[in-house]
Amino acid sequence: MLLKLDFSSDKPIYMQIRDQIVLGIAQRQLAAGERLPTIRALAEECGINMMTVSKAYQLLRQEGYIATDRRSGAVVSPRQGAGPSKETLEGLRLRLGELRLAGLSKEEALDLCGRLFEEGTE
Amino acid sequence: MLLKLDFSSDKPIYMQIRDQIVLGIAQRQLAAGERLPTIRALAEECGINMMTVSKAYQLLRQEGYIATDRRSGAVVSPRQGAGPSKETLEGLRLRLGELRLAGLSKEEALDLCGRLFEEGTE
Amino acid sequence: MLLKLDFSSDKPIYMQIRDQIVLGIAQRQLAAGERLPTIRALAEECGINMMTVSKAYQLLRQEGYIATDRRSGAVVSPRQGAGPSKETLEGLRLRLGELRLAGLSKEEALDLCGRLFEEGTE
Amino acid sequence: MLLKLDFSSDKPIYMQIRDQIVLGIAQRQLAAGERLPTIRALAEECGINMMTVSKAYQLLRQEGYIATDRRSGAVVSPRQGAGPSKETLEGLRLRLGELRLAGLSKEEALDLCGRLFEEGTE
DNA sequence: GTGGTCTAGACCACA
DNA sequence: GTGGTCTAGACCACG
Repeated sequence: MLLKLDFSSDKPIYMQIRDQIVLGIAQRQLAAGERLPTIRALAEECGINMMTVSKAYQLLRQEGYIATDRRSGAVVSPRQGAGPSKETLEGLRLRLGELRLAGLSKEEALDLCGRLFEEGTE
Repeated sequence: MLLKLDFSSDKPIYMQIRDQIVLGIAQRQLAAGERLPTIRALAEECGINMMTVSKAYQLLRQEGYIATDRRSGAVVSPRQGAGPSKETLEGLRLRLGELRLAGLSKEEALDLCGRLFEEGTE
Repeated sequence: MLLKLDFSSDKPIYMQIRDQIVLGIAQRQLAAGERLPTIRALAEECGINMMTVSKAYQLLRQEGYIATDRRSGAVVSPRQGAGPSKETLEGLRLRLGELRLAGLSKEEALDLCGRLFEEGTE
Repeated sequence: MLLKLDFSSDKPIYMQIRDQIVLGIAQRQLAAGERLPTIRALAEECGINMMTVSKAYQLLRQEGYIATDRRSGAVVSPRQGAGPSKETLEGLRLRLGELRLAGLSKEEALDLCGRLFEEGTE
């Protein structure tokens, strides 16, 4: 599980970390129960500050994607399927609108979504 | 076409404007060739700074969603660039991953996508 | 509204700030809609770092006690009465248990609670 | 008397132990004079470090909730110091403030306090 | 001018 | 050794 950070991006680094870890879990590169790297290790690996990683982990914990056991660090949470969040739905709606404006038909869009949904599963 | 701005949101106001206009076009509330409000009018209507609206319009122009006509101001562009942008795909992939982690099956996810894609068309 | 911070306390500074602001709102020293000091101002006033104040404000926002308008800073939120949180109830239960072990009768305890509840209202 | 520890909680484990034992005494699940499990036994039962349990017991002793007898280990102290501590009062004031901000009337709050105070007694 | 983000350290509580 | 907290700066996006 390697993170690719874009330091010149508009998106904050901690959010890039958050997004990539969420994707990593969704695509089964990170299994439920698996331990994440320690804050220090990940910070060093990426050449960034501890606090930036800490912020990403904090966010992931709030969202229920990971849990941090006081004894052994952060682990991927089994995740209680509480349904998609408002942010998820809003973001999805926007991206689908962009797809339509890019000229895709409904069939093409759904085909694309199907492939993206299954990425990392096959 | 009314904008709903959330001033306490994490998302910058200019981006909220951009997103809602894109969605408005996709959902046919804004037709190709239709004129958008002037920067000044929209700024006053929403109680925000003109610079903020200007930034949103500039972004929309760069992305090809609107064109700025010298005589009639900003109008909805009849045709956008072919194919979804990298940002659109990345965002879509992320949101679909979140859907999966929220417990949706592929069928449920595609059903949801289909409904969101068609919003405002029927 | 003056904050009293105990730098040698076990309780983190940002949490002391959070607690005192919550109490300030409850006791009507801070009215709904009122603007809080800017992060910089409060940090300077208390002789602490910006980030510490920022963390407190972030926490208060998450809990719904304040809202930060992108245009004008942080204001006291009208607060949607969603009922007491799990933490509130747990904390209350613990403190009432301590009261009992301190020898208070139910009447004495309720009398004390009534007075504390009304503090700053009369 | 079973302890329920939340390893991903914000609250330190030793404090969770302390709080639950205090509540256990207040709710008569632990009678005055009763023996607590040995440090080693409790640590093993909960899968935690002995140092953590030791810290909790030490805290409870300082607060007068338990006494350490040379022969029989830790026993519930028959009588605690008179009057609620400063921490108890501060915590109670905060939680009552939160109750008010959660929308409870004085009557509702006192009713709730009454029920929590009597828990485990009836 | 505002809050948000980030750095490069440091100290401490926890386990 | 772990994460949590804090500092004293800095830069930047936003409005």
